[in-house]
Amino acid sequence: MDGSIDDKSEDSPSSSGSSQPQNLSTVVHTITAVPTAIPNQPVQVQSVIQPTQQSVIQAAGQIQTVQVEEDGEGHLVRTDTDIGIEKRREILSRRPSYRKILNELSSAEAPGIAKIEEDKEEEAAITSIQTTIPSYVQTSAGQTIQIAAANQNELTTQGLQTITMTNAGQGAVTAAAMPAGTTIVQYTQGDGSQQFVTVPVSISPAGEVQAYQIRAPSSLPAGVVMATPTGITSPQQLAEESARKRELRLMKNRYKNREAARECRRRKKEYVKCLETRVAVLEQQNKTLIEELKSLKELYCHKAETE
DNA sequence: GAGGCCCTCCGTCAGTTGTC
DNA sequence: GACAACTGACGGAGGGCCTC
Repeated sequence: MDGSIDDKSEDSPSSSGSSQPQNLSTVVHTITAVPTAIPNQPVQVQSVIQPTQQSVIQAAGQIQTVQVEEDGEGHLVRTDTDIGIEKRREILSRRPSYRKILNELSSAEAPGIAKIEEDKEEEAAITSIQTTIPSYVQTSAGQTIQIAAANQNELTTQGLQTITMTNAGQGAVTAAAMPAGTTIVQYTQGDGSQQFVTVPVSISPAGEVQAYQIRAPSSLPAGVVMATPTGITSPQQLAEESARKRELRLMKNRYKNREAARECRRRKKEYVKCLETRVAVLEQQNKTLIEELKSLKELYCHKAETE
C-alpha cells in the first residue's frame, strides 16, 4: 500500500496520540495515512468504505490520524472529533443511492470504471421497444389482449371512443383481480405513452371482449382513461370505484416500479463489481508493497552485516 | 423420474430519499 | 408539500444439482 497503516484493534489501544475514547464496544481502527502516489482520495469515511480501503485515506497530502469504528453492519464510520455526533448520525442514516456511490467511486477512481449514464438513452430505447408493440394490451391479470380496432394508434382520450378487443392468446381470457367483472387494460399508444383502461369485462365463450366506451375523467392521472358502462349511484359502487382507482394507481406504479427495480438491480450489480475490482486492485497493491518491504528489509540487514 | 435444496432473477409493495 | 425516484424486503418462478 502507498501509505503506512497503523491498524490497532481492540486488543491494542491506540498510541498515535489522538484523543480516542477507550470505551468503544466495537472494533476501533486507527489509520495513519501519509501522502501517497495514489490519485487524490478525499477523506470520505462513509458506509460504503470497505476495510480494504482504509489505507487510501489521505487528506491534503498531510499525515493524518483518522479513527473509525464499525457501525455494526460491517461499515466503517469515522468517529474522531472532527466529525460531530450529528454529522455522524447523518452519515449513518443517509445511505446514498447506488448511482451516486458508483459515480463517486468512478470519479475518484482511475479511468476504466464506467460511470452510470443518465437514463435518457435507455428511455429512448424503451420507447422504441414499446412503440413496436402497440397492438397488444395487458390486463391486470397478466393476460395479453390484442386490440382489433381499425386504428388503435390513434386512440385518444378526447371524447368517446369505442374499441373492440379480441383475445390474442390461444386460451380463453378470464378477467380477474378486479371487483365484479372488471379489469384494467394497459396499452401502449403509437407515441409510446402508456394508457390504462378500467374495463367491465364480458367475455364471450369464443374469448371475445365486447366493445366499450372510453372516456378520460379529469380526476385521473394523465394517460389514464376510464371505461364505465353506467353512472355510479350506490355506496357499493362508490367503493368499487375507489377500489378501481386504487388498482389503477397501483397499476401505473407497478409498471414504473418494475423498470425502476430492474435499474436498481443493474446498478447494484455494477456497484458490487466495482467494489470487487477495487478490492482486487488493493490486494495486489498490498502484495507488491509487502514484497517491497521484504526486499528493503533484506537489503538493510545485508548492509548492516557488511558494515 | 420425483422430490428436495439452493441459487438467481424478477415483480411487487412499502418506506425512504431526492427534487421541484 | 407533492410527486418521482430509489431501494430493502418478500415471495414466486425457474433452473441446476444431488439423493433416492
